[in-house]
Amino acid sequence: MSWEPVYRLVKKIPRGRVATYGDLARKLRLPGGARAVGYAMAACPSGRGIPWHRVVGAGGRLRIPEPHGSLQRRLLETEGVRVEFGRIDMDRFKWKLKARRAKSKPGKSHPER
DNA sequence: CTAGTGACCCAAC
DNA sequence: GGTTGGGCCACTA
Repeated sequence: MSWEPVYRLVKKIPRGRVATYGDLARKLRLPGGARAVGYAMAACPSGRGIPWHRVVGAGGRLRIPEPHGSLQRRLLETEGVRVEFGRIDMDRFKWKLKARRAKSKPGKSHPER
């Protein structure tokens, strides 16, 4: 499976901003959800300019284990993202997407199977 | 096919 | 604030 769409979206994350796995998954409508994004990022190929460090967990929490965790934190701070106690101020650094909440869908003409 | 794991998310205790 | 458990799906053995 090609995670190209995921990488493409990640590459679109502006400097000094971060996005969450869940949001990216919703944006891309990935069947695997946040988990798929996590897997995609884990398999993230290097040398493609993919700012993987701008992808964080829900609530702006860093879910990446060592040693990449430290690297991610350093890179984020370098770009101007404040990382404190493994957390990020989503209020100021979250990348504002047009993602709509997958909430209720009234008048659905395609019910579950 | 089943079972285990994972850079996830969320509710509940 | 922390730990558990369920859900969700992709990938590997």
